[in-house]
Amino acid sequence: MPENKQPKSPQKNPAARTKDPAAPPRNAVRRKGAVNAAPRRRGELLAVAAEVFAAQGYDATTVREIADAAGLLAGSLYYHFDSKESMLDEILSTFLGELWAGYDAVLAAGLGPRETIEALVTESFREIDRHRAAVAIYQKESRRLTDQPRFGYLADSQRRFEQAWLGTLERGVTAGVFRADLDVRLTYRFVRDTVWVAASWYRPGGQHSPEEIARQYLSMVLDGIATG
Amino acid sequence: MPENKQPKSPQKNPAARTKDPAAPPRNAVRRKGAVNAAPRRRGELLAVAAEVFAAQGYDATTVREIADAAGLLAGSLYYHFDSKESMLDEILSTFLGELWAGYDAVLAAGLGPRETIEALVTESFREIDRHRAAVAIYQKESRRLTDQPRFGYLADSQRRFEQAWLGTLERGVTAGVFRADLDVRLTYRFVRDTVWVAASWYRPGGQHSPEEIARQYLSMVLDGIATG
Amino acid sequence: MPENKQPKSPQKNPAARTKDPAAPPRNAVRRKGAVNAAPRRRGELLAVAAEVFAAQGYDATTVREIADAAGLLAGSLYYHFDSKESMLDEILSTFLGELWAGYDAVLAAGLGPRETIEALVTESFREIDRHRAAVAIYQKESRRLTDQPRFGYLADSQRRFEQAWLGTLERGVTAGVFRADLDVRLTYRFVRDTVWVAASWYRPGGQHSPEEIARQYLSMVLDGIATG
Amino acid sequence: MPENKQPKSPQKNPAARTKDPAAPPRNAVRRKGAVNAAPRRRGELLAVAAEVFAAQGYDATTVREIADAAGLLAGSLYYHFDSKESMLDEILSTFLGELWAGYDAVLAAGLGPRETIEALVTESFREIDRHRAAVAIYQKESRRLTDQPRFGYLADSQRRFEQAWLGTLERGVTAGVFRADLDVRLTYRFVRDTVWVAASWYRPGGQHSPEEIARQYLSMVLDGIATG
DNA sequence: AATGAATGAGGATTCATTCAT
DNA sequence: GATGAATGAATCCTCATTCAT
Repeated sequence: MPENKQPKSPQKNPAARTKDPAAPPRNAVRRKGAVNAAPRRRGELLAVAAEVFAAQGYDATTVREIADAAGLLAGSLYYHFDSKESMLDEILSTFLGELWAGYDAVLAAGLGPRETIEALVTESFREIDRHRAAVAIYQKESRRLTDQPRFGYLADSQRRFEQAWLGTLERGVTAGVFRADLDVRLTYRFVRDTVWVAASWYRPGGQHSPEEIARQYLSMVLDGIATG
Repeated sequence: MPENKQPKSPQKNPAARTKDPAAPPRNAVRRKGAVNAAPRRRGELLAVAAEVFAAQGYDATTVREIADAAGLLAGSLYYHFDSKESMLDEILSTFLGELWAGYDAVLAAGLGPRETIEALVTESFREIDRHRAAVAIYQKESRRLTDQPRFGYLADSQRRFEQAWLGTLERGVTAGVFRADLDVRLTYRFVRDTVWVAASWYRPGGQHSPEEIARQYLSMVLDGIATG
Repeated sequence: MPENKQPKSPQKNPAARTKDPAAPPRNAVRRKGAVNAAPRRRGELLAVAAEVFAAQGYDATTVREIADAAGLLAGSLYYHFDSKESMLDEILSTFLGELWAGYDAVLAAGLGPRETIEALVTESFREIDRHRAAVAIYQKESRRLTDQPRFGYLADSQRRFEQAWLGTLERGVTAGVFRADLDVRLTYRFVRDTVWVAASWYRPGGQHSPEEIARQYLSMVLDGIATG
Repeated sequence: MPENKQPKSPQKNPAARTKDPAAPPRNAVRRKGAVNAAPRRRGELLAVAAEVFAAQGYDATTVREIADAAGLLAGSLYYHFDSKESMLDEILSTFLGELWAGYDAVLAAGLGPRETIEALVTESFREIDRHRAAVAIYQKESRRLTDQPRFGYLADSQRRFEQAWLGTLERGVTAGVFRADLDVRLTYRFVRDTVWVAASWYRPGGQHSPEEIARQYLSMVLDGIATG
């Protein structure tokens, strides 16, 4: 997942193209007002699909499994979506859209490096809480999808993500807030991964709230697990 | 990946059933003496298969892609292996076998909690260095495979893995070496994930040696990234 | 397309069953008074359908394409028609009905062989002018449809068509108006095809009127393209 | 179908790209030496497919019908061909390749206009004799395919075809061999269509040889069917 | 050891059709 | 008259697997 430093710009969000409420949906031509008329059903189906994709992996999931889980026939899904891939697309782009809304707010707040990291981590766990399935899918499928033109926004997002985190870490090192003896790039990777991998075991509504997890995680990453 | 505390036991290695040199290979019926005749080719093919599986995911990989990468026709692979699944099986069990050989040595050494963690992490990065593809596959496919009887050893391994890491962390807390205010289970998950996710970006022969990466990682996890 | 020699007979018109204004439409059960209520809309929709069928072929045309072209949704077509096939049926039978009305008039006029041929050709080009799409569809789909019971009238029509043309040619040979050294059957085929294939390139409202084309065509067929 | 006036040139034949024996077949990547190893089977299957396409139309033909007719399972066809469409492609391009070989020979012979027309017509009926199915398919599907990039060579071929025929007719008019009072373009269309539509009723091995049919046809077209 | 050809069980997708509103 | 949503059968195609050579 990417990051960005620059403040709000019109086309700032790589996924915005897709989630822009004003833009017509991908398959608007085929089913003109379908989305306007019943965005609800669409959303329900996407939630179901996301759950199944997250559990089994995109390729290992058959359209029929999604349909079964949603309570209709496989062919009926094609009334709502162009293809299995377009479901994946919409799941990911919707998630990234919301993620960047949150990130951009944090990055625009003008916080210090440590506070920025804390805010980003907290925001991340909140996103995991809201979009667990999408995050898990992102984790698993991202690498392979990045090459496909259709999913170009994944690469964009990754670039911005790196800018946001790496940049903040570097600022922190310069400011003497973070240790200078660590390889920043390596640190970035560790931090990034730890945050997002949580999606693979996190269960919303469980013992820990996202904020609680974020606090524990930050405590560990910032101060270490060793005593003294 | 699992853990274990108890020293070598007869059935210690969950993957032993598969890698035990004395046991006949799964597909002995079809390829009578094939394994004896050319274990080399077999290994080469498995390496190729692992690479492709890691790059594309098991389900998204076709037998023909493996064959293409290995320079023979799809059907010819079946002279060497029973099935696509048995290639996956052999890749994972071989990896786990070697992993546990290393882990068991560490766990049997009678080190203190902190030193044990350090040794486990270092050993882990060494495994990633040697079995990058297998580790990546394990990361991606593990969850789904665990349910299948054939891959029952994955669950076993996971159990032992948890015992090893969680137990060591708890021992450390008790001994006052690790902070008591952290949720041990959460800490375990963070540590576990970060280590293994590294397989997704690690490139053998790159800038950092496994030991170097382990050192940086341990420094971060043990002492935190913040100054003071 | 067929022909007939005999004058008006009760069941003369093969397509009459369908177009007979007194007979209830095929799908009377479903759309009780629909036909009475809005025969206009029905005709418009059929014209649209014919155009699309002609352009893409019956099988290659989806009901949705027709609906799109007509400005309503696919399902809505079923308020007007029983099925895609019944649209095809109605298009073809309507066309054949009108065609035979014209042909029968010519054949009943008691003209000489050459004049009969001239009149039939002219009438044919007039039909092409009025029913271009239907003729094109007939050309493309006729052969395959002939076998189906529902389209039995196509075979009837073909039979009568052959009688009309072949008979006239034979009368002409006997009368010394047409050359005796030509294979009449072969000639019939050539003449028949040339006339109707014109539907594939003819564009109503273009440079040539149907009568003009008929004249040119007759000049060529009767006198040849060579000089002297 | 097109024509050309210019003598043999390297890239003269629009379909050459496809039939060039030196060029690798479309799906060479997938099944390397398949074509070299067994061009026979491939040819047999194409012949079967052509027959079914001709009888039912491309769209109305299912892959299973072809397979049934060829005595194997539907999926097995995909060992030999990439897709149903690629079968169509190969059928048409092979046919056009041979057609143009014949036409080019005629056009390069330096005959007078009347003799050229005679030779072209005769050659055409020979092609119909040899490739009846392909010609029938060409007739039915050509128009719709022309738009697709993959079948761009159909448009090329049509252009050259028009050049050859129209040009020859015009030469004949100028030379006083053909009547000047006929619309050349209209004449071209009539002649073109009649020749090729013959494929829809012609049965190889029937009463008439291609040469016999050509003679009758030429006699009719050149001198007319009327006496005196 | 490897090939070429085939199998057969799915899998994604299309599409004519239905029907409650 | 028309819509939105769904059905279910069929279609093209993929792919792991088999096997004679």
